[in-house]
Amino acid sequence: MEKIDELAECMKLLSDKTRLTILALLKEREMCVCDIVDILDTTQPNISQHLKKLKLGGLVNETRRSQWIYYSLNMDNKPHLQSVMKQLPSMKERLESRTALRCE
Amino acid sequence: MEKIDELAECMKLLSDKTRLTILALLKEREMCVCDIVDILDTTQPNISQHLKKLKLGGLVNETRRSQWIYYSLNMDNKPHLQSVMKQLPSMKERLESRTALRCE
DNA sequence: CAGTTATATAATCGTTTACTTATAATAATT
DNA sequence: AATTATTATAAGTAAACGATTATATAACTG
Repeated sequence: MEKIDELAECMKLLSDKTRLTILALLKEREMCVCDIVDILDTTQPNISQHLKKLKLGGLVNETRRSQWIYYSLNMDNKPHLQSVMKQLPSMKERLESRTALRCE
Repeated sequence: MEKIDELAECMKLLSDKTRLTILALLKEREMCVCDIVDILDTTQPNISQHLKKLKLGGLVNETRRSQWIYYSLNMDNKPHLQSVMKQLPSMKERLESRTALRCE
């Protein structure tokens, strides 16, 4: 039952609201940790720990660019997740509203 | 973020090995509780509780037929789960091996 | 009606999980 | 070199979860 164990592990990654929101955000564009913390209005360690799980599960990639570590979606080789990912709502409004606030 | 909450709930249902195995079994054919208990080699209350969650989540239907309560998959109106369901391994061998033992 | 079979519910226990607070590590800035 | 900004890790805590044991309910059987 290796296959089922793997699938359960993968589903577990997707069974948390915060992680799903992170994935929805990364669907719009890559982001650094502080971006996500800002938008989701939670603590930085909380987001860091969720990102670690997503990275271990192979769902995101990370790239350091000077001080910032950028995370991006990694959905290659995961066609069975695409229909779930499609269920994630757009985060455009939420991103725009944050930018708007910043500019004032 | 109602949508994301719902999705997280749904994924949580799929994030347990026992529940995934039950779903894989029901993909082959409908089954009563004692069938599943028999095959998965666990206790009856354990299976009953998992089935309850699956039923509350709308993933299975139940029908009483005299003493037995038969459970079956309910994947109508859940197209976004089909690709996950496809990932479930076939349970044919496991079903056959049990029948074989029974006949001896 | 008594006993048996099938299933559900309740109570309990140990583990896991998400989150917080505190601290460490790394890089940039002055 | 000291300070600030960004991220990671560690430790602690409360809540959620899966499994077990015990008990209740429902249907069939003799």
